[in-house]
Amino acid sequence: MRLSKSLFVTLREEPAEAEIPSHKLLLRAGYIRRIGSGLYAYLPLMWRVLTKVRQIVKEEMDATGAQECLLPQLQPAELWQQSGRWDTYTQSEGIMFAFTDRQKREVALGPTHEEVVTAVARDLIKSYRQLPQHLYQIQSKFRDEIRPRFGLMRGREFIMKDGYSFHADTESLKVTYDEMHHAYSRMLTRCGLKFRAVDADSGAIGGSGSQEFMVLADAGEDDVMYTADGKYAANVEKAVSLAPEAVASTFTSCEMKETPNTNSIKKLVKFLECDPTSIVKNVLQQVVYDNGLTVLVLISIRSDRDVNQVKLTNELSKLAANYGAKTVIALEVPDGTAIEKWAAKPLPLGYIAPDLGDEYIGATPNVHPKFLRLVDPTAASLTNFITGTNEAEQHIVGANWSTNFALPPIVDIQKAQVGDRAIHDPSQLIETARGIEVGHIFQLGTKYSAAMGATFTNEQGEEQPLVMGCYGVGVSRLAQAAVEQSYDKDGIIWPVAIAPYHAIICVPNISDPQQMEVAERLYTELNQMGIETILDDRDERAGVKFKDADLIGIPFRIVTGRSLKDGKVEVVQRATKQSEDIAVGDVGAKIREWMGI
RNA sequence: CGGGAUGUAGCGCAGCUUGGUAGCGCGCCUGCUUUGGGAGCAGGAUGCCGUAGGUUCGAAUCCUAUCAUCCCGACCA
Repeated sequence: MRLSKSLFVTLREEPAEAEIPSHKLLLRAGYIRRIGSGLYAYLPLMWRVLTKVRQIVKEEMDATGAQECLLPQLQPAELWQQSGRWDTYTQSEGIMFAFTDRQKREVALGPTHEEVVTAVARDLIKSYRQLPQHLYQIQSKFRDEIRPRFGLMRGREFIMKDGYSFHADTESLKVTYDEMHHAYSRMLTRCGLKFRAVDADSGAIGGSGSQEFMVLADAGEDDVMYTADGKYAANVEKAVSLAPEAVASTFTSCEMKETPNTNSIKKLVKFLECDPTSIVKNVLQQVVYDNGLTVLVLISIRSDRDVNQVKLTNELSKLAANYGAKTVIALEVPDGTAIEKWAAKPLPLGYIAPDLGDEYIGATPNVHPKFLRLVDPTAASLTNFITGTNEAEQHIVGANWSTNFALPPIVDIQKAQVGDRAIHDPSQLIETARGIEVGHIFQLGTKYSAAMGATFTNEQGEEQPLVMGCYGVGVSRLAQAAVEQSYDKDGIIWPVAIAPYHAIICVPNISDPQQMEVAERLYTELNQMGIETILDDRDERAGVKFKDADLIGIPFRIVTGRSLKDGKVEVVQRATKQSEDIAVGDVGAKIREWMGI
């Protein structure tokens, strides 16, 4: 490609819309343009990067025997109704673009493809003899993100590789799952990324085991918890840990205490001169189920610990059947106006006890009349603890479960924190890092196949639901994550494997016939040798070309300038800025050597 | 969805407090000079001041509504 004939526009100033380095750089360097919120045009350079990432992903997928296909992005509502996800995807997370066509049919743009692929499997897979199978595709996904951000990191339309495997049993699924783990590790390694595989929550997709592949970068949206021995790594949403030991309570006898102006843990600790680990705090949340029922949840947890909303949501989902519901639509800490809707009388906020009476809930349509009470193990194990009394300005000290309060069901809903002890080895402490989730693999099980009636006949002649796995890679997100992990003050530094071009020839003075002649010769020769090369033959000053070459991050820059008098050109490596004069005839071989091809 | 902010030339911004017919830098076009790290000089083009109402003799500026975009949060009493 000749830059003089290309639509190549770089920006000298940082676009105001961008916040993180990779987003700014991709905009400035002319890789992407914003078309709308969360919508981006992939310009020619970007498309080359994405094509390379796709190719690497495809090669690694094909190597495992997975088969590439292409499923429709426009999907009928009925498939989603069959799987039971239509409501959650159009209401709660509201992440699916859904609309009605002119025949009054409900359709949606695919945010993911479990339903479609399961419908295909339902049609085609009949016998265990056909198993296992693994289909994958690389295409644009649509998600109605509440807050798109950071360019390609969280867009409303983005490119994803999604694969789905079908098995006769869990053992077979695990084999493929492990293969995918290795395939993903190879993909990311080939793309030149530093990453970590972590245990993850499986979220709205569902299923049992899942792992996320996190590219480590400060701009990441996820918190990764890990131990230094490398034996544990998990998304904070999923992380399990041991809280620091509670300090023994200084209160040995049970009594009420006047505690004026202590509506926060901080004030209470100061007033009672106690340790926060001696206090049970009682947190009120409200969950809305898919049948429209709101349930008030009262959580007792040690006061130095926080509730992990994801873990709590999972627990509440398990309890949904008790309320005649299937899934959780929303979970939140109710604010003043939300409380007013159902409270029969003002709540003793800041002084709530585990036995807060159900009479606080006024008879309200679609509100369950009883609190759902849960206790986290950190609070359940306390003795002689301090907690509220449901009376303002008053706490109880030296309290104990059973004696003073009925112990609610115990569920682990605490959020892991830096400094906690690891489960597998309490001498290991939990550390934290920011990560960008670029891949996620799931053991789905039979969630979709059972719901949608995708069955096969096993060796014994029994009809059984297919056991499924699913595996995703955010292709466009991965490309931006690579930039986030590799740039300097001058611009992007692409890993060679996904750089849009390997080399760029800068002609300092295009009116010098010798410079142009050598450049043209190299341009042809290098491309023939498999070194993807662009020629900067624009009528610009040398400085402009150097700045642009650095900005767009091409790994090798060749300058047909001063050193030509010795029959040499200057070759500069983008990452290190190391420069070397090399005889014109040796350039190709030298670059191939550096590239390792 | 809650909070905060911003919409003025292709990009980055000033002007708005105190209303009087629009400005700077970069970029773009022309010419000359320059030519290895985003050149210099001279000349030039470019705006429904987000949109719609209102106030006023007069609105980028004041008022109201609306749309869009960005940021923070959506997590505890």
